[in-house]
Amino acid sequence: MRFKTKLKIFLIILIIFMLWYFFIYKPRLEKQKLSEMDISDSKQKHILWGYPVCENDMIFEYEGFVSGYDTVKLNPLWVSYNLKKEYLKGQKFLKERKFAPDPSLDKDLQAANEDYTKSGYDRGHLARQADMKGRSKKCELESCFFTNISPQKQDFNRETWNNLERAVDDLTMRYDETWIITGPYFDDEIDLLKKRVEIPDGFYKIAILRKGKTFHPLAFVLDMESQSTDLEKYTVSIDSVESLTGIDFFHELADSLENPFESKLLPIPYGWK
DNA sequence: TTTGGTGT
Repeated sequence: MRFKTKLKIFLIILIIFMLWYFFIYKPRLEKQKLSEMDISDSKQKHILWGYPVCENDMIFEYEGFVSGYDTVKLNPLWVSYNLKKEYLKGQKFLKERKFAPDPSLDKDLQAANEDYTKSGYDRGHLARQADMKGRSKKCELESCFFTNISPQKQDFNRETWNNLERAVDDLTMRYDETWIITGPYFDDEIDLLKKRVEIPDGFYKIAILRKGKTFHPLAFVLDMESQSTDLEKYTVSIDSVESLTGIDFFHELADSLENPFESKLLPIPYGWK
């Protein structure tokens, strides 16, 4: 056989191999990997696949959620919690809402009711109070600590953000359980509430929906001026939340799983409404 | 329904 013929055969085999690898083997491998992601690796109650890796956060563990609080910005940088259907269907123990500082933290290092009064900004829950029901009175009370509160514009908190939170609750009712990480983001310009509490530019929310062994990640970024109720407009990849906030999420996932998981643009499950 | 506000 002539050299040229050998080369042709070799190239044909190579091309067939590459086609097989990229279009059959690799997609199948990735699909398998996603279905193999195991929550038993995550030992923490409120956190899936490792604590967020974040600068300047002081960690507070509560019955229903964990907060990474920034004692300079006087905002949580992230809060994380697990949400189950039975919590949402469960009983509410608290009739009134009472915002309060966390008694375990020095008052100078956290926001206070006076910072928000007549400021025009709502005391915005990050771990939703409605997500803390079905557990205990303590759980609901702790969600009103300022370690779980960020300034939110009224319209944003009560409409756009509320709409997203209700959507995540609705999705949770259709899955086995959900892990939620949510927090504010800030640009370089510092706006303060009563010269103390930094006003965020917007908020992110990551929700990992689990059904059986499969995980459906979702991520949203909404600036404080957002008014649309079309949530598709706010969907982003987890990577883009990381570059916006400087926080590394799910670092306990192996890189081979974390990279494809976090880089994808994440569509809302079909027929979610 | 839940998200909040102010004033007592």
